[in-house]
Amino acid sequence: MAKEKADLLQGTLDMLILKAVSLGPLHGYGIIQRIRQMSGEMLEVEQGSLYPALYRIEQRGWVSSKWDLNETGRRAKFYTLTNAGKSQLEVEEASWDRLALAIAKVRQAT
Amino acid sequence: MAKEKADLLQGTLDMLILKAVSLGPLHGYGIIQRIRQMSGEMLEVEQGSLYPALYRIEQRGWVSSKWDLNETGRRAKFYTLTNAGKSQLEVEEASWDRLALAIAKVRQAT
DNA sequence: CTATCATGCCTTGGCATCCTAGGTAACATT
DNA sequence: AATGTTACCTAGGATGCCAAGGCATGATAG
Repeated sequence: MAKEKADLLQGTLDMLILKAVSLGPLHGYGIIQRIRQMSGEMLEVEQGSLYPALYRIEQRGWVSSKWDLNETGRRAKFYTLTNAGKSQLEVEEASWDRLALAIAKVRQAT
Repeated sequence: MAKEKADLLQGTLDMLILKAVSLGPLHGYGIIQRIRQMSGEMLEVEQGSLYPALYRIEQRGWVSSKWDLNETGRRAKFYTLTNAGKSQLEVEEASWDRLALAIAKVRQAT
């Protein structure tokens, strides 16, 4: 199994969640799976990280939620990206780009 | 001046400090300047972040410190990267690379 | 000569965020 | 009948960053 333990940096989780939900409404458990799949199995979000983050993100109006049934007929809470959430995703992606660029510069420094 | 407020992500500061010190012994105030310069003025480390971080990093044996005089004859505490610190820098750079790659994959996902 | 700015050190307190470690429940599979 | 998977949630602790201060020295400006 040899799972690489890759703790997320604080601040990246929101972006990942918003990105996952931007591909279509999804429930919490599915978000974890989608992030794992999108990242090529590199990122493993813990439930204890996800659910508080979802609550926070919904409070901020970046997603809305609705109880519904999944394809197997089980109850699940589906999250949908709001317009504000879409904007926020862009903000966070831009912010990440800036940081990644800055770090890259530092890495090159001699 | 229009300084872009670019809060660091938690976890990146140690790497930046170790990298700055890897270019030669330096005192705290100088580390802030060197990081700013290396990053092309994009990263501004706060003193209230730096000094606790330096303390932490020294406790972990990644840098050693010595009071000395700078080129203008003023007392300053110079930090030097230890061998353990050099290893740690490599670890953190590798960790950053993995995360950056994973995030890039997520970004590409459709 | 005195006020202010830059250099240089530090601490306290708060806040945000993530993880560990649990708990609950329904359904599927063995 | 037991275990595993899906699915939700919470409490508590730890980490780590920042805001906002304080102190001291030396240089520069007025």
